[in-house]
Amino acid sequence: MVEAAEQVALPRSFYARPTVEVARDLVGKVIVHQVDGEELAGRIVEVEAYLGRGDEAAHFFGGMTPRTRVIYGPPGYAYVYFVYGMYHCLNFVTEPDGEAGAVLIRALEPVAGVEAMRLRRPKARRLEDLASGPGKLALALGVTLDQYGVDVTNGSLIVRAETNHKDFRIGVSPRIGIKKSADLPLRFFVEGNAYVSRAK
DNA sequence: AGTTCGATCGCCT
DNA sequence: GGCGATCGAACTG
Repeated sequence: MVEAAEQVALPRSFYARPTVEVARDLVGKVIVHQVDGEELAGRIVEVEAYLGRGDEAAHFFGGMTPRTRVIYGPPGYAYVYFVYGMYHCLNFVTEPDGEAGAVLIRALEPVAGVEAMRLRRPKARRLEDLASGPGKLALALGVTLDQYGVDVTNGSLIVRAETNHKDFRIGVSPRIGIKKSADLPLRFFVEGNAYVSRAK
């Protein structure tokens, strides 16, 4: 019998497309992580695209390194990195095998396992702050380097296709916290959503 | 081998 | 709005 999560996970073909398209289409989808016997889930309300060509802000600008090797492989896998000595950030690999590209997940609206997520984020007082940033959501979901390179079309960390929120507007803006290629409109978010890391 | 600095967060003023 | 925490990856020599 197939796991329920596998039946609804976005297929690899979803990720095997231009990064900007994948980024836009990920908004509104639901990430589900099975950890320590619990199901933690959140609706994606904010993402950023990082491109393979001409994007100086991307970690993989200038070529492959040991850290970024997964980005050059087949799509539909997790790219997780560690920053500022304390936070992890979750990305999904895009583009066909051999091409670089990734989408950074920047904010989630908690959907399931909220109490467990609160335990993982004791400093978050308000529900809106539980996963309203890339470092926060990785902590809340229990994503660490253990998830580096895992298949997100099949397994304990997946993206679910369906969502109850069908109607929403997608806002576009420059990406946050970067200095190079800073003007490119590669951030996509649910307009007016309280769980986004920044209003606009 | 040493140094720099980051796709962040939260606390301080 | 400013800054300190904290550490590995990547780059320099």
